[in-house]
Amino acid sequence: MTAPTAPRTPGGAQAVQRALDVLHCFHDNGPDLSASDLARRLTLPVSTAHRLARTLLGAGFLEQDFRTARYRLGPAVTELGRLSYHQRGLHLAAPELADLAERTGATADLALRSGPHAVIVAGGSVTPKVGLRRPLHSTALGKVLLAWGRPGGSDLDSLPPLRAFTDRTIVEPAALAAELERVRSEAYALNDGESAHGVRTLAVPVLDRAGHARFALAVRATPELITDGRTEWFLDRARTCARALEVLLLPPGERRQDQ
Amino acid sequence: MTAPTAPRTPGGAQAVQRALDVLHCFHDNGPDLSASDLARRLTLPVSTAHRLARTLLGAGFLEQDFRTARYRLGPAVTELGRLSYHQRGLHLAAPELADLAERTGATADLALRSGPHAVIVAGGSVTPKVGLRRPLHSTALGKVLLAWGRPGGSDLDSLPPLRAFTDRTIVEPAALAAELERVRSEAYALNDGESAHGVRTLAVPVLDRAGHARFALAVRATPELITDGRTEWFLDRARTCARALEVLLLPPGERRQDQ
DNA sequence: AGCCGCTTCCCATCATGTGGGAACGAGCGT
DNA sequence: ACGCTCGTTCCCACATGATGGGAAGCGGCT
Repeated sequence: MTAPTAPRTPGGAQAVQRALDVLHCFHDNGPDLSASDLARRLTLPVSTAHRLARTLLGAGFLEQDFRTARYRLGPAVTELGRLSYHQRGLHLAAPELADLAERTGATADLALRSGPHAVIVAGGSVTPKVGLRRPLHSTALGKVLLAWGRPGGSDLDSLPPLRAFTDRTIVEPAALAAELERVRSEAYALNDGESAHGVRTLAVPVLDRAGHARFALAVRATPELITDGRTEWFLDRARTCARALEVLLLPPGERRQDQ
Repeated sequence: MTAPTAPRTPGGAQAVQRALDVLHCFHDNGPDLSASDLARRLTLPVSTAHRLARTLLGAGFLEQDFRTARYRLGPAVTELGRLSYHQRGLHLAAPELADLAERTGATADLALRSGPHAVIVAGGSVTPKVGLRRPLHSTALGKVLLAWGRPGGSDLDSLPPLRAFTDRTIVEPAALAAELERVRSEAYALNDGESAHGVRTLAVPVLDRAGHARFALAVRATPELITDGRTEWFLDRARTCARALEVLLLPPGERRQDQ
């Protein structure tokens, strides 16, 4: 009842929370981390980090290099990841994305929101940047995920400070709110050099029945390819693909059925 | 007081262990589980299961259906899974497996060991049975993973009771030990109708420098296709593929370099 | 209505995880 | 070879944080 937005671990978990934080550590840092690396990253006592790592190790969520005694993500993570990947039907998305990429000559990426990041989970190129984390405020993918955010998703205030990547990056919360309003009314997000120069991205949502974005679909290319005049053409292709993905990725009960 | 379902957990973790068990619950049972479903499956008090689920939810390892309040695997699992999948280089395996499948006319699967199961993580067919769990004692994949098991891997005694799937399934631990000895000496495993009738599977290991099986590679077809006379031919193809996978999947430092 | 099963929160209890410390081994620069 | 430092790993008394019974509040059945 009370708070619709749960801030942080107010109730009932500390060991678990920390253990999951341990797993998240393997994202940015190299593939192998020592126990004391983990302790440092999470500002935990070595003893505690070590114990958590051992538990995760026993459960198969981590595995240990035999020589260096360092840890890496274990088979259970791979296993569960494959499972959820298929449960979400993401393996069905790749062909659609490849098709979109081929038709438009741009790269096509599909992302979902995970905490404060947009995470690319499928791509149309030969070597898609799958697994890549992108900020929410400075990418078209992120703007879409924010604009049609799920109620649970922290509503903009609880975002980390907006970092500037180029001189175009939106760093003012108020400006971001206005931009999200524009995204909603125009039904697409544009990123024109806000995360890197010379890259223009269009993104549209894959919506569920409740009108929330389950995924964001992006088309990315140089400004020379995605000119202002061609924007509508690209959007048209992207939206068609997004509608197809709604059918492929969402269970029947969660699809919107208008039109 | 010794946990009812946890044979291990000797040192320093109970909440964490249970939380991870919660995640594993989503394997066999349908994609959506309610909090009390979890409690039942793990024989935990509802209150506790609920708290664990909430924590996992907050960390993004679970997500909750808005209408039914049931849980499913969350974005963080997908994200970390993709990450470990790529860190292991498994996306490089699919083309090799497809090639092997095409050359032999059989299905080709790659599995790794996760706890008491062999888990298929990549396949050569159009719709590979990725994510499928197979028992260790009644499949060619499992026998390979056991025969060249890692030291950490429980050595046969700590396996759950050997269940019979057909009249050919090996259920005696002693018989299994003898079979594993044979597998090691012949350098391949055969499953001839031990998990299902009318299916014959050959499996070979993908070995690391220490001589342990990191993965198992299986070629599966009907006994009419894989006849006794052709076994060597199939094995030859499979072993060539396994060697290629050693190069693709293992970091240079962990590859064996003999020959 | 009446019943049942579910989710969710509260709270006293004490089992559990916590973290300081110590033992041990490996690598390294002098 | 040496002593140094930084790594992992185990032990153990303490109090903190997880535990689970219970009750309140929904919603769907028959």
